[in-house]
Amino acid sequence: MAELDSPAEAGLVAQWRDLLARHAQTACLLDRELGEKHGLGMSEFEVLERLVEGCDGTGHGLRVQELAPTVHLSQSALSRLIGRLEKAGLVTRAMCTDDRRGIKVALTEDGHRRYTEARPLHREVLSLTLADDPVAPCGPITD
Amino acid sequence: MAELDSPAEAGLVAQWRDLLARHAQTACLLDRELGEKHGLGMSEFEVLERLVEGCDGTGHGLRVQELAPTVHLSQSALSRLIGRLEKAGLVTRAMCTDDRRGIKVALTEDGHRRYTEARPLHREVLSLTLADDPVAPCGPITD
DNA sequence: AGAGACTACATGCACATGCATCCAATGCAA
DNA sequence: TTGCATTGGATGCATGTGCATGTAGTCTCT
Repeated sequence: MAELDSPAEAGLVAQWRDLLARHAQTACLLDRELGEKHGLGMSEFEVLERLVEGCDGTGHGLRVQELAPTVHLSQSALSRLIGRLEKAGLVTRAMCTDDRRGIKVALTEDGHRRYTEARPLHREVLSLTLADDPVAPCGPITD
Repeated sequence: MAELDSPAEAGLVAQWRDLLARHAQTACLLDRELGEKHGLGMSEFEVLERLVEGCDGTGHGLRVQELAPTVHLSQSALSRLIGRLEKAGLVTRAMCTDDRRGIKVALTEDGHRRYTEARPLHREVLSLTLADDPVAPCGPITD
């Protein structure tokens, strides 16, 4: 019949559903809050954060490839995301001197400031949605 | 300065990044595999599964609202998802007799078969990506 | 040096999603 | 019953995403 899952499979499915629920809840709230109050999407924030971590102080910037592992997006989506950040004046794109195919992405002052302003809210959302076990409200849905 | 996270915050961030990575990995592989081999997206599969669970045997069907909590999608996205499933002949949409605003969504035989065919692959992907702690390859990216 | 394979990033296109809105049906109040 | 707010679901629209492809720069081999 195979109409039913083995206990092991049932466990996996439960684990997956919990993961999905947590992810949806957190990502949705994060996107909404960061978007409304700071004009940033979730992934935009992650990229800014990576840039702050990767080249704090120095203005070196990171290659697009170095940003890729941070956000779980396709290469094309990342390219456009950086385009959006650039258009918003939060990062600059510059040609790599050592490999002229590559692009160095660097935070601007505005970018750094925007990140700093947004971070507390980001942390707050995480503490709200991840800390407690229950996975209750706030689908990306109506609510 | 607030340039650094408190230990508690750092823990949350780490937890969130791990969640993001697992989600991206699993969702990506699930979408790719189910899509290629069964013509189903991840959420399509979840809806079929909910329908199987919710009205196995009986042909009653579930209201759209009852499906909503299953997939973490907006109401409009769910409506279109059901539209796709209907167009594919996997479900039927029928007016609710007791509340004529509502729509009863019911599995067709094809839908039930398609789900049954896809389920082993679904479980296999979960066991591949969720079982082990490391979160290694397969971004939605190049790889 | 020159040809071809490969890499880094950008872009055209199709499509799924969310938001706002719309329409029909229901519930409630007067 | 009529009028109005509310609910269930569908749809127009703008946007973000992935895939396939394009373009420019680099590497390798001869």
